[in-house]
Order: sequence, then C-alpha cells, then structure tokens
Amino acid sequence: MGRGKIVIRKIEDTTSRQVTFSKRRNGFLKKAKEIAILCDAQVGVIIFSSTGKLSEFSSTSMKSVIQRYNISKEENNQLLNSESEAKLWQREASVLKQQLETLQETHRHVMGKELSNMGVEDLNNLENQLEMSLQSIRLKKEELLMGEIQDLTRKGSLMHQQNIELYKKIYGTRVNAENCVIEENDDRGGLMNLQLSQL
Amino acid sequence: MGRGKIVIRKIEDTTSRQVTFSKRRNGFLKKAKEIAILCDAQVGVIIFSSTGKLSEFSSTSMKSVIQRYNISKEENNQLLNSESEAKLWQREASVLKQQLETLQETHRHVMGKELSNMGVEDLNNLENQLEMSLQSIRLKKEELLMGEIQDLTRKGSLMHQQNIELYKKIYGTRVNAENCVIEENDDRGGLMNLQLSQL
DNA sequence: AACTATTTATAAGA
DNA sequence: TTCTTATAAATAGTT
Repeated sequence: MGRGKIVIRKIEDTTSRQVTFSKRRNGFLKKAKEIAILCDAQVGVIIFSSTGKLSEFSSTSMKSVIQRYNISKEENNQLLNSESEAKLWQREASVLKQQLETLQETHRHVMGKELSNMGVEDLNNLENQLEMSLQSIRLKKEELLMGEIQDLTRKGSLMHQQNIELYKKIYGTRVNAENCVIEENDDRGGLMNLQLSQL
Repeated sequence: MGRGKIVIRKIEDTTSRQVTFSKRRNGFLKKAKEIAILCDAQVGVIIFSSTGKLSEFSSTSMKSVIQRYNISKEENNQLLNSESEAKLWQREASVLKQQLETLQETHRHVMGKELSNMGVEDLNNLENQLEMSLQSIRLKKEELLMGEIQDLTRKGSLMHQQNIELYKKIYGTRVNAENCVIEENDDRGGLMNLQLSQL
C-alpha cells in the first residue's frame, strides 16, 4: 500500500527503517484502538523499536491485560505466573519464619534461657526431657568409648602379634617368641619402640 | 476501507461484530508481524475477543516482551516487577528453610535423638550444655516453688489474722483471741474449716 | 467463506 | 519530522 510493493524483510537502511517504523506504528496503534472499540475486545500492544523506545496501547490497563493473559495461559499449562508465584513464596517464607521462631524459643528454653514465662509444670516437663536426653547422650558416649576401646584393643593385639612375628624373624626359632613379651600387652608403646629399634 | 465508511464505535450486532473481529484480527496480527520484521522491533500483542477467546502475537516470546515492558516501567517508578519479587521471596524462603533445618538437627540432638554421627567431643559438649541447662531450669523451678510457698505463707497469715478478727467478733472480747489458734499456723486447712464452721 | 467496491494505510518522494 | 500522492492493502457490505 504505497507507491510500490515491498517485500517483508528487515529494512537495512536505518533512517528508512525508523521512518517506516514511525508510520506503521501509528497505523498499528490506530488499528488496535479500532478493534478494541468496534469489536469490544480487550487489547494490549507492546512495541519496542529497534532503538529501544517503548510504544504501547491497551484498551484497559496493561496490567489487567497481562494478568488476564497469564491466567489464560495458566489454565492451559500448569505454569504459575510470577505474581501468584511471588505470593506463594511469600506465604512459604512466612510459614518457615513462624516455625523458626517457635523452634528458636523452644531451643532457648532447652538451653536454660528465657525461663521467666514458664510454669512449674512446664519446667518439670523440660527437666524430665533433658534428663532423658542426657541419658541417651551418655549411653551413646559410652557406646562410642567402648567401641574405641575395643578398637584399640584389637589393634593392640594385632601389633602384638606382628611384634612376635618380627621377633621370630630376627632371632629365628632360637629364642622362644614368648620371651620378647616382657611387659605384657598393656604397653603397646613399648612394643612399638621395640619393633622399631629392632629393625 | 470497504464498501462504505464506518464510524469507530462498538458494533452492536453480535454476528457482525464477530465477523469484523475475525477479519480485523487477522489484518492486525499480520501488521504486527510486518512491523516486527520490517523495522526490527520487539512486538507483543494480546487480544481477548468479546467472547473471551485469546489471540496473541509476539516477535520474541511473550514472556520476554512482558519482562522488558516491566523493566521499562520499573525505571519510571521504583516498583518491583513480580518476577524479581518472586525470586526475592524464594531466596528468603530458602535461607529460612536452611536455618530451620540446622536448628531442627540441633534440637534433635538436644532431645537425645540422631546421635549417630556425633563424636565423643560433640557428645561431651552437648552433655555439659544440658547439665548447665538443667541447673538453670532447676534453679528457676526452685525459685518458682519458693515464691509459691512464700505466697501461700503470706495468704495463710492473712487468713489466720482474719480468723482471729472473726473469732473476736463472734465471741467478743470475752475469749482471748489467741485461744482460737489451737494448731498453730502450719495447718491453714484446719483454720479454714474452723472459720467456715463457725460462720 | 468469497467477492469487490471502497476506504485506509503507507512507500516513495519532496 | 511532516506533507503529498500514487498505489498497495485491508476490509465493509454483499452474495
């Protein structure tokens, strides 16, 4: 629709492109207005020129058009629009904050702080709980220590055995292996030294 | 541009309106495409017909157009777009969740649970902490109980005094007030009964 | 969904 | 940018 027919491809000449943009944008926005009025449609148009300048038209507020668009899309695929997503995370944060604060208060009580607004009954419960906890903890500690002792004992025996073997290798069968064990197996350090000094 | 000139106002006839909408929408979307290509513009078009049907065109993704639009608007007024707001709250929730989980683990340890991955050193610290907590709690409990005893004692004395006064009123000055106190002030229940039975 | 007379948009030029 | 104008494109009313 002009002096000559044109093909629809990017206009390379910058000036020409900007002139065409300006003309067509006006026509385009006019048509947007017309269709909105004539056909009672809700229309939103956003145009960024190649120079980055924003032009827009919306029959109702752009926000409401975009919101309706998002809702429309949301129905098709289960994607959330960022607005309701924001609300969702806000709620999530609020719930977490509440939980954290509750737990923090409980924790302070357990640490023996801020006991002012607790009754005797509460204090008794807390005391009993902590005593049970202590019992568990001591049991666990004992278990660990016992394990460690067992482990050390096992390693000690092993080393002791090794010592005997080494002793045998050095002194052959002439010496009774048992003779090297002077201090019995409650001094593994001594055995170790013996082992090292003999090699 | 048709057989006759028209005025731009809502077409009241529904069929006619829908036909016109359909024709103009096609032309409109075509023009949107053309300006995007010819002028290298970023274009977003959203149209809801009067029957609620969505038509759209966007040169890049609609999301990116709307985002750019929001950023563009954001520069004018300092409002956050809901997308970055969502990210903000998401980060907040993530931080809170982390804190909560850490505290929950600590709390479980304090409750004597899940001690498996703790060392002897950790268990010792925990034990000491809990013993200190217990000390605080017992102190507080004692304090409360002592307070309660004091309170009861005070109330008891008051009641005792009242009893004496009441006794005096009934028997006048004939009887020495002190005689009514048979069981001394370590049995206020008795005094109370005395008071009630005498009235 | 076609047709077509007419209006409208706009390309090129000034 | 804006105006002009020849012409392409869109479309109102009709079939």
